[in-house]
Amino acid sequence: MARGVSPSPQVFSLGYSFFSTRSTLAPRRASQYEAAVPAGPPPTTTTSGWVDTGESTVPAPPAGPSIVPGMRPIPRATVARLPRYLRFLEQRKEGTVSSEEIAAATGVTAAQVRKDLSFLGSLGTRGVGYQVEGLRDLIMRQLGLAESLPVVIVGAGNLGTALANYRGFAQRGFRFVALYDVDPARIGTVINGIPVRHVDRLPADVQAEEVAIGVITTPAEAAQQAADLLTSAGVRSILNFAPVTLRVPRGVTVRYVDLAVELQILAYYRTRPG
Amino acid sequence: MARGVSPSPQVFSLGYSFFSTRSTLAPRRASQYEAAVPAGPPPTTTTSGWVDTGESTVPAPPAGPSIVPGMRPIPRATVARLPRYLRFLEQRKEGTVSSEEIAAATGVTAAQVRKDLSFLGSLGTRGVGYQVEGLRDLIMRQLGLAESLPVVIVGAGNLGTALANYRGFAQRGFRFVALYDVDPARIGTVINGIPVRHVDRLPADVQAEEVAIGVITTPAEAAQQAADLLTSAGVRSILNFAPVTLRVPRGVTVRYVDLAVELQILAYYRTRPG
DNA sequence: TAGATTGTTAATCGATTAACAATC
DNA sequence: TAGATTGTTAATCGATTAACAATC
Repeated sequence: MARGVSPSPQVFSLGYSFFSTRSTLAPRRASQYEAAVPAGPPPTTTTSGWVDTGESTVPAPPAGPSIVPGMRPIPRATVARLPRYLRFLEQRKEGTVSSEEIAAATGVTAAQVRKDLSFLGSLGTRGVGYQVEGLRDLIMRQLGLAESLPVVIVGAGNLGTALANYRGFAQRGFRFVALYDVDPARIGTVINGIPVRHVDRLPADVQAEEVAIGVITTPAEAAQQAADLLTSAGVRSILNFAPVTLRVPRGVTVRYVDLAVELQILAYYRTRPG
Repeated sequence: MARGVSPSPQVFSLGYSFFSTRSTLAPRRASQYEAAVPAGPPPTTTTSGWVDTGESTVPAPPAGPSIVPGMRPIPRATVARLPRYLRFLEQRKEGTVSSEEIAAATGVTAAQVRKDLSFLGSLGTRGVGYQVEGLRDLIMRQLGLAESLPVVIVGAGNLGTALANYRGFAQRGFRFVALYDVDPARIGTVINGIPVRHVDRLPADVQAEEVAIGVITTPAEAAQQAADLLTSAGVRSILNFAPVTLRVPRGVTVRYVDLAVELQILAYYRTRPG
């Protein structure tokens, strides 16, 4: 299944250069990106990690997916904790939990939990706690996980393969549509039921499957091209594992996971706990 | 090389139960962890992601490694950005950079960069900028990356293997000592020059190599055991990829990378950019 | 000197914490 | 009613931003 299409044998030199987003850095004295790069994708470079910035200031996206409207905005810090509450609630399956329990299980304070949940409109009962199922469903809806979201992975190397093999994504709201690569040896193979295809096929697949999120697991040199490919195909959310900062159009959200960065942060606290 | 030692064929039932840190959650109405779990590793559960908490409030660690003493404390948010500045500086290799350039390349504001760097004691020259090499060395020293830090990986599955194969860790300050597993089929193999050993060997290796950081890439069910094993062997910094919150003794720092959590956060911002 | 860019200050913003009234 | 636990408020803390004097 999914036999390769026009396997151009370059390392990762995609032909998608109608956006000539250079991965080189800003001209030396440009006081602002916006001024320096007039055409092409405005370089809304978003970041992640500690102080997130994991999103971009932007006009509303083309079509707002199935999300309860008219909600109070949820603080970024809260959004980042909701998935962890969700993870706990999915273990519990049913019954009632207190903020104290959720806190204990997720490593935050009970006050924090109550505060966070209050942004959802809150579903607790004083003296009793929160109903597990109701709360779980509410968080899932808030996160936009009502139905399974289609995800593509660009880069079918070690890491991409590891992700594709990871069980449990389905249960947590995601579905891998395909992996993409340029290596003819990889194209046409199937990993954990997920086809590996040539990157040329990505735009069509993204359209057809309405892919919401792209994961980049290419080598660093190819990551910007992968991002260009994804964004020009219409993907507005990117999880990037390559150790480079991406330039993406406004309205596209990028989160970064850089293993060496994580280790370096740990290295710092190794010497100064607290 | 590294032939397996007493390969007990259980899935991941390590014998390290002298800390009987249950991975089950806190007793229902314990108002504080500290009160609820009197003996064993006090469950300083630390978190990561957005609002980090990627460290623990704790008395000084046994022996402070080679770090410049008497420094002003660096804010958490700044610590999390320093590795990204470092990544950029390593590309540049030499010359001079302005805060504006660093900002452009890393996706933060120039004011932020200057503020962050001022915590290091600052090395800039007004009207000129920062000297690349000096700044890079300063950040590396601050992060405690003077010499290569030894790291172990617990769990030689897809993800552990992918990390072991990842080139570039050496250049960024780390050295993988070994991977550990309980699967006899894996033990004794070598991945990218790194031996896969039975977990029984971990404590001795940690002592011998003075391992600073442990990475957990086991299945969720085994992660708490892996953490217990690491902490009782003396490891005080853990990077956990398993989708569970770990209980660790005070003084141990844990950072979490949960792929589904990252995707879920992206799912939220997909609908509400900005 | 004129232009550039740092380092720092003060103002603002957002997140966390503690406390407690509301209420089951 | 008594005990438990939420939801919310107010106080505190920490991070970001903007502006600009210092100075190369």
